[in-house]
Formats: sequence, structure tokens, C-alpha cells
Amino acid sequence: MSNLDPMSTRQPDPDPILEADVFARDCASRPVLQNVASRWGVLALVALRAGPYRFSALRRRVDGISERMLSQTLQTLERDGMIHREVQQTIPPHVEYTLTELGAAVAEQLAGLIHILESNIDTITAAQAEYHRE
Amino acid sequence: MSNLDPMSTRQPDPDPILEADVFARDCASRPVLQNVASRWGVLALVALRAGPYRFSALRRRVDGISERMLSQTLQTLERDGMIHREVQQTIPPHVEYTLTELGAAVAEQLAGLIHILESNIDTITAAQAEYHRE
DNA sequence: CGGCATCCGGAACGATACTG
DNA sequence: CAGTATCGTTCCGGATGCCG
Repeated sequence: MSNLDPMSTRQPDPDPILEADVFARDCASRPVLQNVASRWGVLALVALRAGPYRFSALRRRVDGISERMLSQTLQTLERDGMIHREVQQTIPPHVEYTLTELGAAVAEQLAGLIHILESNIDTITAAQAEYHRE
Repeated sequence: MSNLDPMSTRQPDPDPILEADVFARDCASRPVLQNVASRWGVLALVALRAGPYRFSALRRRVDGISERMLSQTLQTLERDGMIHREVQQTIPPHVEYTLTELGAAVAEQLAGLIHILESNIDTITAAQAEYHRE
């Protein structure tokens, strides 16, 4: 299974190094970084900065994500302590997702990153055109 | 080909929307976000904050990356205007990679993100343990 | 409504060998 | 030293169908 799958049995970690240095191959923070920086993880986290979202609303907000990937992404982020999942036992069921304190801090960095990219999209497009022209 | 492959022919962009909103499916900044937030892209950019690096040194710094992926990652980041590639025409060849102004701004955000994750690794590990216990 | 199980094609990735 | 070429494997992620 994918490492994005929260249900996957984590490999035995033959020698789980606890040093917090992402540059080290076996650092525990690396897989977490991949999860929050993943294709949909970034967008889900940043979307949730606007406040609590329900599943369907979040799916509409993150344009192009499939049901399956949203579900997987949310589970992974919940497992990593980035978001909180609150279930209303009603019919039909209600589920609300909110950022944890940690998730909010992470989302803020990601929002900053996105802002930089969006406001420099012209520079980037120009660089791409130049690269291909050569 | 992979969208991480800088040589890949970009799809014809049937209707290239220029709005800078990553939440929109066809926003131009989305693929760029994926590149800089990719598994190796993040580490390469943050590593380069320490100064210019040569290929081999960067490979040693980013523990676990293969030659192939480092090469691809650097080309993609160069194409997107994040890094600059300077070739010394000597024997043996010398190639130095440095961050562009844009790349430095992006790398700073990513470094902040990594710092948050590293300094909260205990919280994260606890959340993961709790999630699996249930 | 908010999921989960299954299938499956294509994309990403790693190992290795080779080159200027 | 700094890559490229090729190959084989893994895994992401979309589509579909079912359930409480």
C-alpha cells in the first residue's frame, strides 16, 4: 500500500532513528513532510485555514480531487495530528474537519509558499519558456 | 513521461487559464507547487540555502536520493526558475547550483515548514501512536 | 452524506551501466 | 565529475460499486 494510506502497516523500522534531521534518510519527519507537502495534502491544509469544512464542501473547494484521494488525504493528515475529525451522529452523518494547532502552523507556511508561487507566476512562466527555447 | 521530467512536452493546454488560484484545477501554479513540494524538490531547495552546491555534494547532503532523481529534480527546478546552473568548462567538469531570488524565497518557506515538523516530531509521533491504538 | 473495497493503467522511482 | 539510457518495479490515483 501507499505510504499515504493511513492503514498501511508501517515498515518495522529496523532502526528507527529519532534525530530530527530531514536530510537523514531514516528521519521520522520525512514521511510526514511528504504527507503534508503532497499533491492534495497542501491544498487540503490550506483550504482548512478558512475554517471548518465538511467532506463535500472540501471536495468542491479542492477542485479536481477524487473522493478516494480526499478521504485518504484527510485520514493521513488526521493520523499525523494535523487535522481534527468531528463526527455528528445524525442521519445523514455529519463530519467536520478542522485544523489542529500544529496543522494551522503548517498550513500557514504552505499558504505563504503558495502565495509566493501565485504572485510570481509570470516569472515562472517566463523561465519555463526560456528553458524550452534553448 | 513524468511531469517531473523537464523535457516532457507539456500538454497542449487546451485552455490555459491564467488565474493564479491553486484551488482551480487548471491553475498554472499547481504543477509548479508539486515540483517544489515534491519528495526531493523540498530537500534540494532547502539544502541550497546553505550556499552553492556541486552535484555530488548535493547528492551526499540529500541522503537517499538517486543520481537519476537528483538530476531530474534539479532540471525541473531550473526550468521553473528556482535554481541557477553554472557550468565550468573544465576537465573534469564542474557544475554549481545556486538558488535564484525566487528559489530562495520558496526555500525559506519550506525551511520554516521543516522546522515546524522537526520541532514537533514528538507531538506527531504521539498522534500517530494514538491513531493506531484506536 | 461520508465513506471503504477493489481493480488497473500509467506515472514515479531505483539500480545499473555507460559516456563526454 | 556530472550526468544520460535503459530497464524493471513500485505505487499513485482515477473509476466504479457498495454500505451504514
